Amino acid sequence: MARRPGAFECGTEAAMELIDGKWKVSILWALSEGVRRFGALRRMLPGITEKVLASHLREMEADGLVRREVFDVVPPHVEYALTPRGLSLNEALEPLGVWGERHVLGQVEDALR
Amino acid sequence: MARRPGAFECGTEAAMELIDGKWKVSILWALSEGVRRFGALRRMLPGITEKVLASHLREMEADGLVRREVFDVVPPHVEYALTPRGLSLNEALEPLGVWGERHVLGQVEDALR
DNA sequence: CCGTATCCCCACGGATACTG
DNA sequence: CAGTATCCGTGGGGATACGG
Repeated sequence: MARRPGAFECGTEAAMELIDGKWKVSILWALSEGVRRFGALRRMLPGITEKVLASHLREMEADGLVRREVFDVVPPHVEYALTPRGLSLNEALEPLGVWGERHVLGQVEDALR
Repeated sequence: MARRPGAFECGTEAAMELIDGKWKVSILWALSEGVRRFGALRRMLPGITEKVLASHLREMEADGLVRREVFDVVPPHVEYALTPRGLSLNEALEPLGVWGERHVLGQVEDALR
């Protein structure tokens, strides 16, 4: 989706642009568990391609959500971690997650009223 | 965006599928102010086309977020309103909106740390 | 191990015109 | 007023191969 701003110049739209990318929320979740290396992330996200993982990480880094740390050794060693900003975004997403569990994953009786 | 489920079968991904569509959050907001007619929505969402508004509304209806009520008169009269489910989704989105206002719209000092 | 570099597909949304 | 009906362009993401 190219989620350019819709009608309202609201915070929700603005925030959603930062998680616009098929795997970004998953990456946020994966990193919320702690620092991870590229290969570890790839393994945590079955189905993602290296190209997409790399480009998503670059964008999230540019958006200040993720910090990338390179250790200059052989073989290469790179670590990814959430910034405070990324961590707080993940927390702001939690009510949505709760809603989804309750209203989508667990079928609730008032589903279609 | 085709936001099919990512790595985690989590509520966040599930919820985000329901607001996957460029204008859906805006529609949610517009309807959170009260019942609206098709033409009124179109006017509240400058830039949206009739085709997209109609298809988004139908998807949201199928997802149980919106209720459509037809009055059989001439000229046609159709009203759209949020269901309890749509209303609660909108509420679950609020923390994200607050985060966006604080961390994106209003530039915050710890933006890139 | 950690990525680029290409090529390609197709779903989504925009534009436009038309109708009960 | 409240929508269909078409056609079309775009770009994000998948597949694959290769490189430091």
